[in-house]
Amino acid sequence: MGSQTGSTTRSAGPRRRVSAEDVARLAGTSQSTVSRVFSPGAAVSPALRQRVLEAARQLGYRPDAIARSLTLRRSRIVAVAMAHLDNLVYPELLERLSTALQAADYQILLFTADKGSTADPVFEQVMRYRVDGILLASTTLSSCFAGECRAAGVPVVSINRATDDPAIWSVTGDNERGGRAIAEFLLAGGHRRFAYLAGIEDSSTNRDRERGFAAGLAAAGREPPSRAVGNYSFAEAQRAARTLLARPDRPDALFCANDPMAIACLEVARHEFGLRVPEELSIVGFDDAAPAAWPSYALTSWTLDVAAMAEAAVGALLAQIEEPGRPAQRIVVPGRLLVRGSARRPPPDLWPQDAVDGLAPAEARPLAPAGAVP
Amino acid sequence: MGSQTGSTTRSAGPRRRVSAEDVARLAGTSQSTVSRVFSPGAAVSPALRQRVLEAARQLGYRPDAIARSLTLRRSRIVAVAMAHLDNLVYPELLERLSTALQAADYQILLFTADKGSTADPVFEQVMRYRVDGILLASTTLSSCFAGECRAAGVPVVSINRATDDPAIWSVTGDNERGGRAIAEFLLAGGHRRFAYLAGIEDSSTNRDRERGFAAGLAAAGREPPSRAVGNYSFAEAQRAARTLLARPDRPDALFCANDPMAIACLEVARHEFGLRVPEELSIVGFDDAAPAAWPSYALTSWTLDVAAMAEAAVGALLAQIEEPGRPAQRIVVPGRLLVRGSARRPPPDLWPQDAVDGLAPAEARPLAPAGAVP
DNA sequence: CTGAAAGCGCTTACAG
DNA sequence: CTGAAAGCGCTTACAG
Repeated sequence: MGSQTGSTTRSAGPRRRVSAEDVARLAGTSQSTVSRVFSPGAAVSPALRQRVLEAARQLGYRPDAIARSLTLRRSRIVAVAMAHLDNLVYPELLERLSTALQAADYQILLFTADKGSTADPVFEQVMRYRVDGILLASTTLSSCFAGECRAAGVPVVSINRATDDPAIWSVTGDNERGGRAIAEFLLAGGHRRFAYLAGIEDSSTNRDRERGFAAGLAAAGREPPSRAVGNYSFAEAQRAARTLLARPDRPDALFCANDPMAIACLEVARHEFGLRVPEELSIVGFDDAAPAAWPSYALTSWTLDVAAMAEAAVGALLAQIEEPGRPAQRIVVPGRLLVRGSARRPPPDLWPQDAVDGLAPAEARPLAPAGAVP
Repeated sequence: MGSQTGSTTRSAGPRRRVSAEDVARLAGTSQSTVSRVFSPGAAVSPALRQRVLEAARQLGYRPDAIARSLTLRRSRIVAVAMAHLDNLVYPELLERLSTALQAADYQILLFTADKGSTADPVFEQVMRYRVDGILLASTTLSSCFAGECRAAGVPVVSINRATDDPAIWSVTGDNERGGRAIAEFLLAGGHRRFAYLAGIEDSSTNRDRERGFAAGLAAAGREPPSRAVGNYSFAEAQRAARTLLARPDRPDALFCANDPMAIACLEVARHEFGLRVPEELSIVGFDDAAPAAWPSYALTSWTLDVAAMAEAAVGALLAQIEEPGRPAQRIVVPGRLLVRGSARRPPPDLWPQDAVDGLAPAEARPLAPAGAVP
């Protein structure tokens, strides 16, 4: 019938897209030349290039990245797995990863994982898209899949969650040091009954933060802190706080493994137990997510340098893509204790400002006006 | 030399992936059969299927979705453009979109847009991936691109932002009705000096919320509210609040076009102006993002049913993909006023609970304990 | 049920 | 600089 339908095999399906072939026909040249016009380095005579560009414009031609991926065996797609989107630190991380990746001309294939669960189920699908690399943010990939990635030569970098696998790159904050600094800060503040509210137990962030905290207390000859588990969840932290604060030996210093949990505890302490923060209870968080700075909380928190982490992670991934087989690194991004009003501050002589990485006096913002932290 | 490198054209590049051809060879069958084994509906004899599956397992074969996309002219990829990730409503939306899309076996190609800016720059790249559809959340696509999408037959649905283009599907909350309900609520609460803090001026959310609010006031014979602009930004809202609250005729009722701005205003009112909320100033937000429920804010806010919106948007997109050319719809997801403690509550006789969609008495949570909202 | 083959839309070595 | 052609890894009509 019509020569238009020359394709023998195809019939239904979405309408034909305009291809390089179409452009070539209109410009009176070959498909190869059209391709060259759209390939950055290729040599095409100015006149021909002009004609091709014009034809492409007329037809609304856009090179097909899918076909390109197939030919080049490079998709310029990076998979990003992320959980905990309710903790503002992650949306911020996602935004920065996106910006950095877009700048390098990579696209993001996003998959979200549930909190505790592994990223495996969707991962299988994602791998089929032949992504050039994988960024795992606070999610675990079962070691089985991690092995497959390595076998398939797909670079992986884990963000904010170290894996057991020494072959996998990771970018994390300085969790242990942060935990220790918080212990020292609270110790210097004269607190006596310490408590720790844990995040997800088997996460490296939790493990390292707690280890640092316990080590800091131990170094001062204190007993390990009392302990509850909030699994990085606001609601669970609220429940845990009710238990912790109802104890006869109520803690006077509480370190929560992330900010949302710290805010949850602060709310419970203030509104359910009528405690004054920090006079009767000091609370310290971790990550310095946006709400930590809101005056009602004025949360003292260890900073996670999300911008630096995103940059490091994307850099590490691109490096691996360019140069496969590079030995894995564990990148630790420094942070510092950002002192606000939610924890009693030590007298200046007991707490040399420079004892904590980068804590310049100017950074220690003034307490919110009286009444802010009732 | 080696027959392994039989490819004439290709040489460098990433190592060869295992293909259906490889599996076929090992299983002693044809590539077509391997393909059939991995195509849901296809008929293959049990014995052969078994052999193929076994060979695939041995080789770690995974069908290549990129190649599949090229053949089928369907990528099973949906582009999601999103901005305002610092407003928790959006991460929540993203998570739900992701879940819904993953359930339908679609992947998300994410691109983030800056607040004010249009999504155009990255959009060009994204279109090259031949996405099956586009979900725009609170971002504008220049009408030029929108037209191109239509021409290219790519379904688009706009979430939380209506476009001028009547051919584009949209899913929004009931912004105008929400604004009006808030006016009526504040009126019934006996307030006299109304103010409105605007979001991004040219966004439909802002326009509709303000229109509803002004209409509600006008219906009661009141003057238009005083007004400032916060552009949906926390920091800008803080600045705007300082101006608004310093006016000699300080408002006693302030409606902010989203929750982050409402929280910013609440903080400024309380901590910088020493105002008691809601006794001296009532504040109402919009969207009911997670922090609105935190006791320190107890923000009265119009709910955005993010779950319903995500479901509707994905449903609308999939419907368009299945059946192109369906006439566009504008889907409006109902919300309701969630009354908490940040705004003075009207006496029961002036504020029939059912005047606002779905506001059941049980939903009106008690005020936080004394001291919560000092 | 099974296999050979065309075609999806590109890139790029090869030979002018 | 330019074009013809092979090949990337699939799906599926066609002919057994």
